Amino acid sequence: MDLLSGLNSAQREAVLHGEGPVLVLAGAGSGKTRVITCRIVHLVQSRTAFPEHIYAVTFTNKAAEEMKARVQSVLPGEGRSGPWVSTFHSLCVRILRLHAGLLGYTRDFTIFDTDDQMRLVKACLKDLDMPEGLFTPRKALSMISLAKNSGEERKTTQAYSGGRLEGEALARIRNEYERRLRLSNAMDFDDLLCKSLELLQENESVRLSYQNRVRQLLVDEYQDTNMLQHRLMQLLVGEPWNICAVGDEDQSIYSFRGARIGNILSFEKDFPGARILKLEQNYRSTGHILEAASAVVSKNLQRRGKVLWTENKPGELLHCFSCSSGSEEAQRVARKLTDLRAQHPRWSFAVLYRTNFQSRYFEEELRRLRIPFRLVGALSFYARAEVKDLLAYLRFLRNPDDSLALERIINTPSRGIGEQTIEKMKSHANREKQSFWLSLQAFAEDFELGGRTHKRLKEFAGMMKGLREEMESIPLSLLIRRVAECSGYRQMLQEEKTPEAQSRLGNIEELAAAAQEWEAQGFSAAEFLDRASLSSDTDSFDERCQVTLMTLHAAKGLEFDAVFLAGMEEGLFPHMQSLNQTAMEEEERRLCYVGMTRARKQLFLSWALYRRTFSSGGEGQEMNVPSRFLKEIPDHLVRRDGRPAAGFREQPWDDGDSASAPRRSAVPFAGKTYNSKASVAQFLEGLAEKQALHKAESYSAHSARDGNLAPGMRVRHPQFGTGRIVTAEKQGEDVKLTVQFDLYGRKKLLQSFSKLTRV
DNA sequence: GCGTTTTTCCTTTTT
DNA sequence: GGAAAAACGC
Repeated sequence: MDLLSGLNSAQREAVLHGEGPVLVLAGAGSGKTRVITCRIVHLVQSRTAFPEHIYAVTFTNKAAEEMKARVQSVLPGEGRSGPWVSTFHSLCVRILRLHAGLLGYTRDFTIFDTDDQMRLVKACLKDLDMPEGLFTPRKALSMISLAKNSGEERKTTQAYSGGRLEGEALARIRNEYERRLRLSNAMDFDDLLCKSLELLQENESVRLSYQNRVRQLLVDEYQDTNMLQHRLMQLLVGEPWNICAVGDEDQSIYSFRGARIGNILSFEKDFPGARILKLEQNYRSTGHILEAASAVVSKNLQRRGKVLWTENKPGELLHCFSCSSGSEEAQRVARKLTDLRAQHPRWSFAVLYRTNFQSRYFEEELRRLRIPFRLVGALSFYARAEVKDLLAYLRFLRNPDDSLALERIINTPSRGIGEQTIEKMKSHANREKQSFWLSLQAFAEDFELGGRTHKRLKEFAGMMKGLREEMESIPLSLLIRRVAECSGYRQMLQEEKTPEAQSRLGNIEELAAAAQEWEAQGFSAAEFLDRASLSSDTDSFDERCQVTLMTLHAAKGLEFDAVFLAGMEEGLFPHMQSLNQTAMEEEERRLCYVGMTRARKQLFLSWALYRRTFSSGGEGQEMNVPSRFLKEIPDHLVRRDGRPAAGFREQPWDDGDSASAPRRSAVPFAGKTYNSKASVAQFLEGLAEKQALHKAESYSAHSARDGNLAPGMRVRHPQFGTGRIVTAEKQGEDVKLTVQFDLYGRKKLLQSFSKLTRV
């Protein structure tokens, strides 16, 4: 059979495994996605199961999309009724929308994102008169989330380790939080799992109907499942437990989110009779890289233990270098990247780091050297303020009980309904135990408010009611445009004649266009909104860019020809917060293993003697110690060099007169003199940019009116630099341009707004 | 009620 | 150093 021909014997066994539970321990780069997709195809082709009885679950949208595409390419024509492939969360949403009534929600319930959760917790803390500083909203939220994700009941939240008082307080906060969620007809991310579980646990007929449908279940990245997901899988598949779990305990890096490595370590306990298979042949990395990564992770105790091997060549040695500072690290990495890019024009590269803030130097340096790069983790499309505002309007229209959405939009754009009025209505709603929208209507109808405010409330309520009537009969894309129009949002942005406002208008148009496209594919408006709520930055990962910057967490599941692991210092990686607990240290080590095994051909490790961090921002910065993980790599695998210039010390930020003495700490490096004061360079750059913007503005008036921009032309944009026009299509009176910028990637711009000039 | 200045946080990782 | 909240002044 063609399907099995390219597989090794372990992979083949996993694909062909018959009835009953199987756990596939798949080492990094051992072809696990291939196994899952092949197994799905095999189940269909061998008539073991009908396509509609096969369910595959992953963690990220991206992984789900990829798998869907792969399955569909082999099983064409299965289309809609084919195997169900999705993330845990979308599967839950699907189940919950169908049975919302059984749980006391309507099918239009809203999904609260992290932002909404934070605001809700803040409101709870405020109204509960919590003792000052007992819990920060952040802390409270993470405790609640952790409790929910480990399957604790509300009462037992008191068992919180921080002491009785805190435990009780936390239980109260959680109660209030849950009450308000329910009042808003809303669920947070954790609820999607909790409530699905509740539904299946307590409702036998629903459970049986799913167990009847889910005849074959495949779960990817099993090491990242938490208690709820684990139980959910048990309930969904039922006996005889036709579950195929694929994972790698050495890549479990999400325990902070409630993931339990135990789910994979004791799989046989929960799925008796489980067969355990190991995929130990690595197809990705060179021998040296694999040996180094294995050596590091072998220091962990919490593992089943695999021995990875490869037929690949040993390849080059790993390269470890030390730098004097974070900025020097970025310079050296960027320089190395330039060389490598020249040598291997088709390679892909990644710079990986522990925390997001480390990205800054790399961004600056790559931009300076004109190396195009992609930054994963930057503000995603759906996180932009204007997009969130518009989505809040839609959320509210769909679910009028969504008080947070209402609060967000009631005075956006500003329509003279101020804090005072909002507070009054909110406390009224609280008193009456009703939704914000109901009390707003009450106020708009017959309350003794000042005449002006009263009128504005009435106008607002009237507008929203009008839109609610309209929404039934028009497509979502049109509704988005209508909302932007009626709410005054478009007008607000149009009056603000800044480039940002124009790009915001563009984003709104893009949102409408996305909705249009989505509907054209036959999906419903509700599905579009769910997708928007469940989407994240890492999903939009773009393979076209040659260099990628991202955190180690974001890199899981990806691979690159050459990888730079930056910031290999004690306290940063492993992170300070994990230093006193072995379990956490082991997780950091796994993270290191994940990072190292992303590399196909070359691996670079770097660390900096001094680094500006928040905690050591003031005086008395201490010298960094190289990460313990570096020492765990056997000496014969690595070339170590690059002693930093002795005595050099990076200045902390806030030591006063930086502008007056900018050249004081210039250091010679690589034959050139660099100024360690990045801020000065930044200031000058900013100045230059502003001037350029000014200039561009003055002559863009002509170029735009000339209307002579066509695909293929080189153009310059005040913010995005130079690029080439890919497409130009008429859009009303305007022309919509797609431009591939050299440094910023592909952007869509309206000609009349974009200050483009020909080069 | 709105725009500006001042202060406060931040830096672990995210579906 | 920068973003976001809070405080302040009109």
